[in-house]
Amino acid sequence: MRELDINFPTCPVRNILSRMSDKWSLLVLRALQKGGVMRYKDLRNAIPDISQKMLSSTLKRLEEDCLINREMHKEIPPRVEYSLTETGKELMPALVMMIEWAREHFDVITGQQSMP
Amino acid sequence: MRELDINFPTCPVRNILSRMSDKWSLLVLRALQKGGVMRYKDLRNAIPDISQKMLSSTLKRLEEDCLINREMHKEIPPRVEYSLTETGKELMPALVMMIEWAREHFDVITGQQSMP
DNA sequence: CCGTATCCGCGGAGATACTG
DNA sequence: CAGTATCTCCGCGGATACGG
Repeated sequence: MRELDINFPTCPVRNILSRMSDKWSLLVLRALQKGGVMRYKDLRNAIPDISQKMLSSTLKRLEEDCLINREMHKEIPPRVEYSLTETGKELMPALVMMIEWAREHFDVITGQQSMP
Repeated sequence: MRELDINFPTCPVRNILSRMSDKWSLLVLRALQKGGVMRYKDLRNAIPDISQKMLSSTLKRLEEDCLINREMHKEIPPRVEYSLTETGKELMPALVMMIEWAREHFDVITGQQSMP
């Protein structure tokens, strides 16, 4: 099927991959996998160098893409909890594989980088 | 080990992942997996909407990161052949898993997108 | 506590032209 | 054939301040 050829610009699979290719999505997903149900503040603590803006926009995007759940508790003070959806959980094995691969090979890759 | 915690900015694993997170790297790697040894022109044909500039810079980056081999034949006209390194090949199972995941779930994700 | 709003700089990325 | 060089645009992402 032509539309599912990943090398074509209109391919939905490719569009999804490009959506994961931002700076923070994978880190947020990984944090939620490790932490289970997490509040906004928990995520900020888990990823020390993410800004409020980028955390907000990343969460919003992931929610739109059905990768995470957002549950708003109307309390004072407000409490908002995030967690992986089933679709999100199903992505994790692939993500974990990539992390494992990076863990095994970073010495080769970064070693080459330090050469002039 | 603190330095290998993916949530810390200095984590080499994280740095590597961020390097894969550009627009074209994964597509080039996938093309090379399917095509084996490929010339520059082959890659342009395989990925119709990549520009010369981005193909060049992506190939250069991937070579620096030891993910692909570049073999230059000094002929007239010149012939340059690209292929995956062992490190690159070892990444492919994870990448293929992500593609399969996207193929299974794109209907859910993009379906949600079209809602107002 | 959980976010928006606004401003702004930098580099990713395209278009086009040129070279060994 | 296999690339550089140059110019330009655009939006990601950071910093900061403010709102429910």
